[in-house]
Amino acid sequence: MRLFAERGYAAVSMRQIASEVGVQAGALYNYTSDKQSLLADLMRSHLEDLLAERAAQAPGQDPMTRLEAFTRFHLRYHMERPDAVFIAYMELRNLSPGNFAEIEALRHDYETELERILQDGVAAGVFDVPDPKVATLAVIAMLTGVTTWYRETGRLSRDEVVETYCAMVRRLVGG
Amino acid sequence: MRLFAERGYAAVSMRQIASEVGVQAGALYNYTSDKQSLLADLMRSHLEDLLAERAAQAPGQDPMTRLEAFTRFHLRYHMERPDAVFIAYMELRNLSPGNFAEIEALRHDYETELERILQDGVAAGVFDVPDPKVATLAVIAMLTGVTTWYRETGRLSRDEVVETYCAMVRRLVGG
DNA sequence: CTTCTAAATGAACGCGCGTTCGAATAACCT
DNA sequence: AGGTTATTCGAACGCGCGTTCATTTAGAAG
Repeated sequence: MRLFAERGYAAVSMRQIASEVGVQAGALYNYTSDKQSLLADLMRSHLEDLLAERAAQAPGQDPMTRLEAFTRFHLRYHMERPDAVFIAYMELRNLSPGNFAEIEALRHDYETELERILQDGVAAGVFDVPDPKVATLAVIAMLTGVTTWYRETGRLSRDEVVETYCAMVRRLVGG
Repeated sequence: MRLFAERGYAAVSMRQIASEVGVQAGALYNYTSDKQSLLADLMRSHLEDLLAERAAQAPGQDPMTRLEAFTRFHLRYHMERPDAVFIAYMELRNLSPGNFAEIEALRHDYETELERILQDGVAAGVFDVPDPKVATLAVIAMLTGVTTWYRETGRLSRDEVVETYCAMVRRLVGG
């Protein structure tokens, strides 16, 4: 995962992976059928984990509470796994068609929750977004972008970053 | 550019590029010194073009007008060049250290304009963002994300998308 | 038609790739 | 200690990579 995140799937060889875990290249094939499955398995387990952890959260009542909970969850989860996140949306084009469809479906499931929150908020008159579908993608992109610059040793603590984004999302939906 | 955008720098061979332009691989070396320069040149010209076109825009007066102009410009420019945009921020890790520093500097120049707009708006009391630096990155990520889903044949026209994002950005900064 | 220059060819270079497989080794059970 | 199974090794496979270069081809100039 670290090698794929740092150098990209296509630029990492099975021999490099093997040497990183102190083994010869051939030995890897006792654990994976091929390089492609290695990538697909990483992505699948990342997204399944994301969905599972999200499902384990308290459901929440009104749309604004749910939106805040989703935002905080998303930020925390992504800030803690920069490598997995990076791979999950940079290496999509290196998936075989079958694997790609599967991964995309998982991602879509996740994004659907945010979309429903926004729709409910609009229906309840507490949100004011011109287009819930676009707003979903905009919020996801904005939040996920945190992984491109956030560093644990940086100016802001994780909690400060979370609160800053929360405030921006709150205003974005016109609450 | 198209091949790099579709398959990624590392996954595209000089022979594939050559065949795409109807030539043998060796002939490419009459036009580029090596594969790395091909990538760096693509990125550099993209970012220099971005900065040049932005500089050619009318300067604008109050922060909100400037922010709207920046937003519209950024969206239009990026929606029209999905391949160049994709490469410019997916292939950074495939640049040699020297090229990387150069490209990063250009990108930073561009983002600095938005940061200054936000700072001016906060100083003038017309914006209310908790952290202009974070807000800059958040807005850039949100806007650039449009390239991951926007298609010319999709539900919304380019102008509709631009207006939708504009409205969200306006609210995001608390205007 | 000849001359000069620019460009493309096609073969070659050494190298590293993903993957396979028999032989060697290690770990575990009785 | 011996036998069985699970792992690893290490060499090999064919292939495609980025790049170079002598040779051929094409175009323009006089």
